[in-house]
Amino acid sequence: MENKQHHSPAYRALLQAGPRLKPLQQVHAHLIVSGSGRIRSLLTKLLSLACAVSITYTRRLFFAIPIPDSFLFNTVVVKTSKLGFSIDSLLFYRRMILSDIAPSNYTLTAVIKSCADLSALKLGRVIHGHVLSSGYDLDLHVQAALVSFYAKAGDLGVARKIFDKMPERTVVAWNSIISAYEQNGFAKEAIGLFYLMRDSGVQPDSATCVIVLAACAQLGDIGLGRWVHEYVAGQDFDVNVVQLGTSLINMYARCGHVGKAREVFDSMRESNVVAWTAMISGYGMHGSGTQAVELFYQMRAHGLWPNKITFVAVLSACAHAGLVHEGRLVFASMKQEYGLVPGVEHHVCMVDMFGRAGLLKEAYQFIKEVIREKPSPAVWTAMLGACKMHKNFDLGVEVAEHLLSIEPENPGHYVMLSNIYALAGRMDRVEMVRNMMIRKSLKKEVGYSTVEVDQRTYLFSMGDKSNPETNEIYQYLDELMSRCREAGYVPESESVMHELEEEEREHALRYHSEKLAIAFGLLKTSDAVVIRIVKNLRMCEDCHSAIKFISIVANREIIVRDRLRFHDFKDGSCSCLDYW
DNA sequence: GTAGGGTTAG
Repeated sequence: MENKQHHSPAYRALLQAGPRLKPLQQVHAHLIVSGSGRIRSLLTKLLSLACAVSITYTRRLFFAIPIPDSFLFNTVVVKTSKLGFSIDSLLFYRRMILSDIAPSNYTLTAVIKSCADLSALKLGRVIHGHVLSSGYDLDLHVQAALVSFYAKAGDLGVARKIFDKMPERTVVAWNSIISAYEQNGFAKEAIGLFYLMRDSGVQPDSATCVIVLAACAQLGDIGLGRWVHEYVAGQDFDVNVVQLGTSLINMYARCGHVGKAREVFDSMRESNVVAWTAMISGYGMHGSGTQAVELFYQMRAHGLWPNKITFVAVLSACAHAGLVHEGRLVFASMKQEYGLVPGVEHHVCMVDMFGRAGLLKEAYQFIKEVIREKPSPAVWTAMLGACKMHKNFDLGVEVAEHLLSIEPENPGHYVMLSNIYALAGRMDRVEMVRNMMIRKSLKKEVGYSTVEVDQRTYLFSMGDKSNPETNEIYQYLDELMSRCREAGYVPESESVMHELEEEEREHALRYHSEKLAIAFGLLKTSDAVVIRIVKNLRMCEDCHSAIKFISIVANREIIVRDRLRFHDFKDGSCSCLDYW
């Protein structure tokens, strides 16, 4: 309040206009008429407000200024970067350099962020050069920006090196490096760094909580997730409560506790599309399509407008629950009622939905008729999944071969094609595909599973022997599997399950990470405890079938989250009804 | 007259 009184009338007029085009233009006109159109402080404020309104107006305004000074350049670079106009911010930066104006630490942090948003590794490295030559490499803001830039552009190693050299580690510095690991799929390492941060006496802030909750969600670490929830409740994070709430919803849903996620959702005093989408997607993952659709329709009554991601969440929920009719209606409403143009991701959902429901013709028709432009590989991949699920070998082989011709470097397609050949009994072809993969030296992602025992999360990977009780676990697993065989379990043939590496083949089937995690969970918990597993990849046919039998012989409920959804195994059957 | 880290899908 007291500051505002020192401002000139013209400045106050700008503040009053705020980030709105018409009022801003009026004030601008007035500035010119009254002769104060060249006062730098007014121009700067005008420019910073304009950035939030229209990038075209910003450009016009900026280029009308005869000789922009360093501060004006800073403002326009910083603001455009912050608002997500990354390319514009880089263009302004280039103009700044060409005008022989030295970038400041403010400019540099902004352009580094723009490069991060664009994942522009090469350009970012050039800017890093500017940082070094200008001496701003000692600036904390610049360093933190560089850490997250390298993480997002795909060079986690350099990100870590910069972090390690930081003389002072603020919360933001820690948040940058923790998020770097989380975003690159190293949730375990992210959590390890979080503990280091606390040991070094730095208090987590609300951003830390959001990042750590994402890591918990990735790993299924409900123990730490609950701890963060309690921590958040005890703090006074009054800003960004929606974002924190959304992170909690996501964490609980991905850790298998949809009910708890819903509790958080219902308790939120304010919410937005993102929070609703997170809840809808949580239902979808659990196969609760009806609740997902219901929530989607309720959004309107709350004055919220679904976005493209919301539609992906609803449609994929319909696909996983077999709600074909509802899915069709939702898809139609996307264009008609919400004016959104369906993208590849929505087409994938639709093909997936028809395919899972066994409507292969509809799926194929959808690709041919509804998708106008050339169907993307992702759409064909969904079609291929449907062919495999419903054992349509002829169409499956055709689709797989087409996919290989357009995406010859994607190992997933080879695995799928070879599995289809195997199901069709064409072993000669299986071998051929396998050899093609070896020739191209394509590798699959390494799989891992986690299991929670006594509030602690344990991680297993295929053939893993790092656990101190490895021998007991393997022995117990062998015992378990022989009891399953007595109960009627037949292992899938090795060729169906073929793995890429010889080393992996040795352990194939028998020691997939989810089986190890389940064996450990059964050994370590008492009879009534539900076993909860989180796997980073999709489950294979053999494990799916084996776990059904394990749920009988061990008389236990086992819940597995794979890359796509939850499987609730009870008394020999699974909640996904064998479609996943 | 201006900064760095953070939410929803596949």
